[in-house]
Amino acid sequence: MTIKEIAKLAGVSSAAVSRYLNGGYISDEKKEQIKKVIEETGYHPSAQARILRTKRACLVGVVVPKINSESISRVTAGIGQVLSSRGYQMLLASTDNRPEKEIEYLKLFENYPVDGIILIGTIITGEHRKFLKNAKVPVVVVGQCTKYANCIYHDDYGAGKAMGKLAASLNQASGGGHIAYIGVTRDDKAAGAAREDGFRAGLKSAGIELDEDYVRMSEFRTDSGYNAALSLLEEKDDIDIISCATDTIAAGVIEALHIYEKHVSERAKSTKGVKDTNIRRVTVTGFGDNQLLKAVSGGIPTIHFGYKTSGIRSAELLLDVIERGEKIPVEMKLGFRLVNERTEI
Amino acid sequence: MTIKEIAKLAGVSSAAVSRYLNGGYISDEKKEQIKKVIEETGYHPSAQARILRTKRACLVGVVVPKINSESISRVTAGIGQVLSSRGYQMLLASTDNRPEKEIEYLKLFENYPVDGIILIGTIITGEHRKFLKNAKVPVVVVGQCTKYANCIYHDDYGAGKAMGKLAASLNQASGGGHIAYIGVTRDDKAAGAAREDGFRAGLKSAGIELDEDYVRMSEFRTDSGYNAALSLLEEKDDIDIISCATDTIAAGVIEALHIYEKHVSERAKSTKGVKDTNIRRVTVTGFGDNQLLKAVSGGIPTIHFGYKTSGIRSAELLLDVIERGEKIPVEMKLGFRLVNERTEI
DNA sequence: CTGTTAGCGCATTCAG
DNA sequence: CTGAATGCGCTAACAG
Repeated sequence: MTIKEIAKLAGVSSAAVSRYLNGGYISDEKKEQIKKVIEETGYHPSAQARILRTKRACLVGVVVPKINSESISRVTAGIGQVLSSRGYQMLLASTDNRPEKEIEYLKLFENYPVDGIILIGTIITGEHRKFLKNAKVPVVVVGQCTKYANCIYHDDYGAGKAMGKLAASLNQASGGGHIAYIGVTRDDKAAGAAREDGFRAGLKSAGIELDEDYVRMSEFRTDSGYNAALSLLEEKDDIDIISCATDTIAAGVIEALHIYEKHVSERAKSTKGVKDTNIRRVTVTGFGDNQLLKAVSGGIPTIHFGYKTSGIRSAELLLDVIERGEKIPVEMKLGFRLVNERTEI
Repeated sequence: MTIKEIAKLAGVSSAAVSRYLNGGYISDEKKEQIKKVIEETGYHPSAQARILRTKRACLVGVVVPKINSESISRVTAGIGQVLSSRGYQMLLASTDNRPEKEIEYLKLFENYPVDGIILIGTIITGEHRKFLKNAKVPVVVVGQCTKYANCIYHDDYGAGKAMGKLAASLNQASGGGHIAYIGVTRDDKAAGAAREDGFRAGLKSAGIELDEDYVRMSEFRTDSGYNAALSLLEEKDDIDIISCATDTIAAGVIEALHIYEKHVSERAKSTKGVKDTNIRRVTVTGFGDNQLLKAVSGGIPTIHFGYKTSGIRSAELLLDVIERGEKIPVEMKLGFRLVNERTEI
């Protein structure tokens, strides 16, 4: 069903139908005829052809590393809020944490009818930079700092440092166990490198050096955090703090602690003479302020980032360049809040 | 940058470039020239124009109620897996649990370059049925049963019944408290009506009737589950089981229990004479088998649905009609597994 | 207010 | 093997 056929059926020109659809000048009489025909036929205009002409889709594409994440959903909620208030819609593409897929979807969006792209960044490779440098549609990057596009990111280093200081004070108060850290790949400059470096700096400011034997790497998944924690617990028996680069990882660590404690105390029972009161109380910390984790665990020390805010700002930034052709490059760094109140549980 | 300009620069016709791009007949000589020009200019063909011609995008749109959900991410993981193995890409649209937005995005996809649509269903309104009845692109619905499209759904009633039976046996073993249920809107036939009806049936098969005073409604959110649980706990002091329609809600209930117990035991301390040992041990159950919840809580009785499988099947179904024009309507019901092992914590 | 016309960028006949 | 010509469905001048 095309605009032409509608025009013929209604006895008008295709231009008249187009105007009817887009609110141009049309006599009430013809308006009626057209309306009737459209209803009868159940005609829907092809957005594609329209966009091919107008170059304007009122749509933005958002590339995200994964779907099942509270932080990411907070960002997209922010984006969605300003987009819909300004008459835009949002399409998401998820890459399963695979940088190649990121490029793939960026290219998809570049050649599809979207007016702009928001990339929730993880690892910025050379390919990414190349893409950003000559993208033919405006792009803003959230969560990572880059010179090649407008970007909004969080103070991961500062947050890491604050967490490091907190860990140090907790450690000193509890009296002398070891601090462990479970990080993510340093290729991720924000969640990987910056948080870890900040954490080390925070410790150092309290005179503590993070021992490499107490450091593990994890994927951005609970089960991976679980494994990292188990490896830590099996090798070391003097850990009193496990700081994790994300709350998702922290959840896995909590699980591992439960299981490990159970395991140890059972061995203690069977091997008479070993006192099972020997089990050390381990504090787990995270980043991200995950609400589900807080609800179930009662809350662990973590960092609250303004994810929704970064979503809002990124969408505003993007629309500024789409609609007003704003050309001045922007790098925006957002702060954080240390969360250390344990819900009364 | 268009195909024509490339053609001019390479000294060939636009058709030659098109053939180069799509693997048609081209002499090696011209191939080289074109390749060079394309690399120099960084030209990308417009997918839009191509699709306008070919009517084939190798893309499917997926409409989801929310982004931050383990069950939904499992479905989309399944979809993504078969799609990418068959050369398709996937675009997501999230509706924030708002049925109107669902229609909006369904229409968007209908007129955009996607070859098919998968709807992860919540509430099927008249508008939905109307859309499904005369959609001009194939649609499959996941998670809800409908006559108006191919659909794949889960045995929510059976799962509810199994959970009802479990609750009954738990209740009888613990000796006589009350069973409470926190559901979601019955407009959601699957997660709302079917689970609740099944639950009641399961209880009834053990001779127990669910008391309406012990039933609450919640949104699909942790904080809403928290509020529902609080209202329950404040009114009733003889609850020993709270069954929830989703694990997300269950997380909120767990939080509420922690807080309420704390609250009660403090009052007990200040009001001398009240014995705080009086606090009843409440079992919380859910649906969905959320892994983060399991890790942190040690696991609650819940239902594992084959979400990834339903994703896989739905994508296969969709591709069957897209590629082979399969016309026979399909309704597929998938089973479940009752999860009742508490991780050794 | 209205119809005619000329493309948007590309793929596909169809002669050469 | 190749290029010229045609049209996908729609909108934006333009002349009535």
